[in-house]
Amino acid sequence: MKKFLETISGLVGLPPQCEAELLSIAKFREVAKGEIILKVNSVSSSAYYIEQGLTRTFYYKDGKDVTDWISTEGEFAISIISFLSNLPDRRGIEALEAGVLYELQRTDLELLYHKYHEIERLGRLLVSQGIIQLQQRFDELHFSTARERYQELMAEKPAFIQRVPLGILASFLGMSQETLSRIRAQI
Amino acid sequence: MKKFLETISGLVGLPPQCEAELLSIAKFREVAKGEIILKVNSVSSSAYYIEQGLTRTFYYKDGKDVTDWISTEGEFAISIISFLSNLPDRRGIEALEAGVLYELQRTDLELLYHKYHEIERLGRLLVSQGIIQLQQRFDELHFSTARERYQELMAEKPAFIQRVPLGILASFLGMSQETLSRIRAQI
DNA sequence: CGCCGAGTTGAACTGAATCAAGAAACGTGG
DNA sequence: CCACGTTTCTTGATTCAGTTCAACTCGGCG
Repeated sequence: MKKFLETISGLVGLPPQCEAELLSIAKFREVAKGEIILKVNSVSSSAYYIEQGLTRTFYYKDGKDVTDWISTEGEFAISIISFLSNLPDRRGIEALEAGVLYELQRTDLELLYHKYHEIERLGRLLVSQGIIQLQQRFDELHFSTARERYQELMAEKPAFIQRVPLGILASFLGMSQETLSRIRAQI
Repeated sequence: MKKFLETISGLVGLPPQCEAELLSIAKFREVAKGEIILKVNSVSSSAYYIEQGLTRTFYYKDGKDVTDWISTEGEFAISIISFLSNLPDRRGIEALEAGVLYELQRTDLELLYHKYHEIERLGRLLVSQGIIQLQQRFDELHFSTARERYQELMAEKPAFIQRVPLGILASFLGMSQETLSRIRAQI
């Protein structure tokens, strides 16, 4: 729970009662390597804060497994569209490593949004942070070559290169596994 | 101001006093075709609601003009990263048609976020809506062919095809102008 | 009338995907 | 702790979608 508190208090200072209520809705959850945290094509009713571990958001496009996002300690694993719109989405979430999560259910969170202005603000700031990250990833994927994308990742998230299997990393970077293998060989 | 009110009240009901204050910070602004609303590489201190008209967010990548986003009536024109983080960004905003905007300054908005819980909620919901749209655009650009992307646009935003110059549309769709011209010829 | 920006068309080129085989690493049970 | 099968990664050959470069057409408009 340590990291979770740090992440929150980095964004907004919460009065003790309010913080306590927020913590009380965060459900501790341990996951095994390979465990499916959210099933593909379902409605996601929770966001998952990663205290320890590594997850990927993925879906199937024409039968092929596509990795959409990778999250690690201090970040959220979330199926954005489904969680925010309460509709099913093709994205699922899988644990790439054994780990520890805190699950925040949308319904619980929404009660707190209404009850506490500060939590509403926290929500706004978290989504704002999310949109900035997504915009940055969008920029990279859109207008860089395969090699540039890999080098960018090396600079920004070197841990991923060690911890994420090649095929998944390649899909996350928007290239085939073979291409990533060749790029890696040249560097 | 009609559309602006509709957009807001579609997301959250505001008490009269609160709504009045929000409207009071929205600055009316007319723009000419080709007018630069936000300069490239500057800090964006405002979001622009488009009451009437068409805008693009763009930047220069290796000397080439890249169109990042296109917004029209009922939507916001915004340099997301700069507006939310208060830092300079390469993105600028240009009016593609003469139009009418409402400018919302970050500083004004932040005062209202603090003063009214409802406006904080409105902010959260607007960013949530934005992140969903960005995620959807991301999906399309990432894992579809050039033709699929064009067809998707025809289905989602047919007006763009009429109103946006070919070169800008091509860049928005992540392809060269020549490719878009050829795709268009085949359909 | 002739220039200029916007769009089209053609031909050559290229980055990356796909298809196909192996090599290495991994873990599970004997 | 080794052997075997499975998954992960590498390497090579071929193909293809889309880019680039270049020339040409079309429709205003000063």
